[in-house]
Amino acid sequence: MPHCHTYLKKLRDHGYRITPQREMIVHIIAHSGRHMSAEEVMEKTREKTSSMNIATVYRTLDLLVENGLATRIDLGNGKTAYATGEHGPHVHLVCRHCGSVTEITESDISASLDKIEDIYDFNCRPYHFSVHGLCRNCRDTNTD
Amino acid sequence: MPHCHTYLKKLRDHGYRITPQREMIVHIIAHSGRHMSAEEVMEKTREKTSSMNIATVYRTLDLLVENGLATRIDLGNGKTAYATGEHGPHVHLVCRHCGSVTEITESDISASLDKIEDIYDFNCRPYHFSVHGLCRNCRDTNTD
DNA sequence: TCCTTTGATGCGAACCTTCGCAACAAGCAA
DNA sequence: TTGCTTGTTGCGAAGGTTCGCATCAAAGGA
Repeated sequence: MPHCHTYLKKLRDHGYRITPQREMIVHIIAHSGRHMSAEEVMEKTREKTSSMNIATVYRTLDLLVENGLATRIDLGNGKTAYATGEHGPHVHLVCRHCGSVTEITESDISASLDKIEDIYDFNCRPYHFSVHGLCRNCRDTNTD
Repeated sequence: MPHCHTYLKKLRDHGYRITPQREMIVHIIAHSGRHMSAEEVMEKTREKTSSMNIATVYRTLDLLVENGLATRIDLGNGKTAYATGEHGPHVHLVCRHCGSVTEITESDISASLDKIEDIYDFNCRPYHFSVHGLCRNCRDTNTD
């Protein structure tokens, strides 16, 4: 359930300016209900305006990530995807064969990261990283 | 303790050809005892020969990774580093402030990934991924 | 409302990595 | 040792992302 207004208000509360570009990008990704690449967001904006630059898309998406309003997902092969709505810690399971993304918030992972913090004194919260592997479908259909 | 010969033999056993370029790259990264970027490896080869191309460096490093002889580490900011000698599953703790890399092989993480495989039917072994956060030093010296 | 400040944008360049393809050469067999 | 097969290399181009900088405009104050 997207709340563009809420996202924008949070940005404003953090002292950032609300520009037409930011409004549009937040609207697009919040309503998509899925992971989008910067290029996909860019294409969506082209349907409405020519006043948008790919660098602005990247900067805005990064801004959302840094403020906890979105997450950045490393899809491998140098590709990156973004999605809103993730506030808690989470892990993305990225299939290296078909590229599918599964999001998990297992507390089991949380327990492991607790240990990382305890043992290595490394602060990784809120954590968000990708684990690359093979999803069930791809494991069944090939022996890569 | 680097064993270039062993690495090269494994490649040959896998059916890959041993070229001067591959020998040089394996020698450099195996003796470095640290994580190196492709560009760093490239610079090292320039000290000895001009017969090396950055694409070859990337391809060779990727080959080592795919054969379990080296690991690829996502340093964030689109940078990647490589290191030899990692055969078992492992996790890299990458400080998003100073870029330091700590390697862990905690069995605690392993237990968590067991659960991922059980619950989500997602095969992520041998696992190797990066967790970005703040190391102790950087946490102490700034409030980023 | 108008002005000022300073953060945001657009643009082009640069950076890191991957890819396609023709030329080259490692490894094997004769 | 010679020749053949085919994996590898070098090169240039392209893809995805970041960066620097001049210009623009959001937000707040007068």
